[in-house]
Amino acid sequence: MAPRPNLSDIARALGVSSATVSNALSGKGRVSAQLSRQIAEKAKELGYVPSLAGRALSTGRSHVLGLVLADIGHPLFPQFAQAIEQAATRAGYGVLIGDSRGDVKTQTAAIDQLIERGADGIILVPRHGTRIAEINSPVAVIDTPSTPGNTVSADHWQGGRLIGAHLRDLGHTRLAIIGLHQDSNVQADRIGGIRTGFGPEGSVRTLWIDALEAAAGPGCELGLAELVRHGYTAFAAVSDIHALRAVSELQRSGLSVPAHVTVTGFDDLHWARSISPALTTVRMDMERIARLAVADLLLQIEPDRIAPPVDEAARPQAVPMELIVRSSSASPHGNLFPSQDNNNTDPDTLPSREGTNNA
Amino acid sequence: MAPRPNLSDIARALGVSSATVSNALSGKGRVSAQLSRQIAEKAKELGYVPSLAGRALSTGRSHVLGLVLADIGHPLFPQFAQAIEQAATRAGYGVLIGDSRGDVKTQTAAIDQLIERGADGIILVPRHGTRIAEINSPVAVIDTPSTPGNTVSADHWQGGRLIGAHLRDLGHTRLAIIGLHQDSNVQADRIGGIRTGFGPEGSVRTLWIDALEAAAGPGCELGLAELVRHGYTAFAAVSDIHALRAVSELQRSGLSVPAHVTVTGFDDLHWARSISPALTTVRMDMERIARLAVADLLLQIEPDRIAPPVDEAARPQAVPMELIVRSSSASPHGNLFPSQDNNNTDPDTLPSREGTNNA
DNA sequence: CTGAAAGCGCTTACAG
DNA sequence: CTGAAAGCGCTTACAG
Repeated sequence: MAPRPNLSDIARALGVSSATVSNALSGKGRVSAQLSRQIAEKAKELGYVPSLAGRALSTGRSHVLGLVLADIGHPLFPQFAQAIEQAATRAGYGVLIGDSRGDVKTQTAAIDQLIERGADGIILVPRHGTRIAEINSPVAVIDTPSTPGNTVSADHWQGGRLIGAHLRDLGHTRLAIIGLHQDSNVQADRIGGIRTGFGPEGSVRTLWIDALEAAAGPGCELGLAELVRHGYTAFAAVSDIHALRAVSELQRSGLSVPAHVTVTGFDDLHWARSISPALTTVRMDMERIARLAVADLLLQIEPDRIAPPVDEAARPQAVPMELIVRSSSASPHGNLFPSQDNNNTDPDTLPSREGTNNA
Repeated sequence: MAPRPNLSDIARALGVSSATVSNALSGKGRVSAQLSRQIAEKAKELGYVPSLAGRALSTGRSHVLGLVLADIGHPLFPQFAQAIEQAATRAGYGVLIGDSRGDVKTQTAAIDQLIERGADGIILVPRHGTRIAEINSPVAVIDTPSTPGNTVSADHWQGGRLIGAHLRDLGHTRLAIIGLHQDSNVQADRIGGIRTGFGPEGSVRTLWIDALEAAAGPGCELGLAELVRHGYTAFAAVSDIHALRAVSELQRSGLSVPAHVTVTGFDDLHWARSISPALTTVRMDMERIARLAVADLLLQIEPDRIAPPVDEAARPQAVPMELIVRSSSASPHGNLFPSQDNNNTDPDTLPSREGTNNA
């Protein structure tokens, strides 16, 4: 009785049946208020904590969700994990992590493994170019709205529009977009958005890092200075990572950001504000996406759940992104931000601050 | 029988008892070889996958480990999670993630929650300044060797020595160390190591980012250019993140890295090689650390485990770190790396390549 | 409102 | 080498 009290211990101590204890504790209202109170007190007194294994065995539900990040090396992984963990905890679920080790083929295996471990459902953040395999268990997919089967995600296209419009509004007319993989839906949407936002007036071209590296080796030059010579004054990267690389390469070429050339990123990674110039970028509402993904999963798992954790009305598939203007972007040939301001990270004090565009 | 076959289904199909099926499948050798084979075949034929819930209930063991990163925002989190997940999977365990939301106080709560969820043990990567609470369940702590209760970790002190010695060998005599928190054991060890490695000859001072930011606001200047004016030619940051910030600030001041001043980092974060100049840094063997932590936990959980996954002999508490020399470090007043080489990320072609120092 | 009973799927002494 | 039985801790119809 010392190690870990169970239902029977409570029942015995109170001279009632364990069925009654179970009913009282689960709050199904089949027990008199007074007895319920007594049972709750005794449970607390004994330090009762229900055995998930017992419950899982009898209900067939583990109350555990599996989180599969196909690309666990993704810099946003910590934020994903944190947001999902929080949303799941709030709903009374634990989070088991799976890893497909960057390999698209093992993604299904990773999912199966989590299911075998008893996960009630899977949250999947697929790798670029992955088709979502048929899985015969509840799944919520976080990818991009244009992906078939996507459950909820940031509106990457709209995020791209914000960037494109921002650059156009600053007065840039020649824009180079820096992407990594051609087969990433997320990147395709971001790039499509950027082009749309920039408008048909300007001239836009796209660089693919993996193609360049396949030819010239990892870490190779992207040839940005050459583009500047051809009149490109703005560089929009599909990730802060690549924006950082672009800034590095431009600075090494003796070009100044944003005095000579503007660079923008995507995702607002942790360090995006602490480099100089601080990166203009776009951010997703990870908490909201996580909550929606978990809510969707719960709806599949327990369709009769009483109070859905999230408003049905507010259940969009595409969560708007937010533009964050920092000092890496400015008008061409006219530096809006004297170098003194480079470390100013408070967006509200920046001249060209734009609000969130919930298009 | 269609949804998911269980032991009894196999037993029934073969006309044997489920006890025998269980014994055969668990390979305890109490069953004739022939019957065992039949059972294994039938199990495969039926697509049998054991119910973890049933097993957990009868054995009192969930075969799940809890991973608690006090600081889930830590840039190394993905690597930690991936390495631990892999090591655990290899040992037949799943990984449940916990989050103390950056708050030291809730760390114990996060651990308790994982225990309640049935985790057999906890892998804890504590936040700076955390005392490890008494937890009455198996725990493996990954912090730094000098922390009481540390189970296994990188040898941060020795990693620091590699950096310090590297800078001294390049000929630097005035070194500024850039730290974040004064109360981080990991940082204290790294800094102690750097000082030791640099030797008593040079002059060394330490900057604390949080102190500076407390005074001048987040993202404030660190005043590095001023230090350069006072003869400091080398800056050793305790993290690549801070090294990046230092490089940014120095470049903005018109100083060139490494022509005018040398900067080093710590941890070899993903992008450390793709910025320019590529960052000289130090890396831990995360896979090894994860394997050792899991092995230690398993030893606590199941002391009679037959084959320990890791050699007893090779069970150090402090796993050596490896120096990675890239182009951000060079001799003072003598640029070993013409700017053309800045993007050369193959360490073997760099003049001052040092091998791993397993001191 | 309360309780006796069966069962979730497995493992583990204990017999034979 | 094999099996009958009990039990892990819970939940869930079903009676009363």
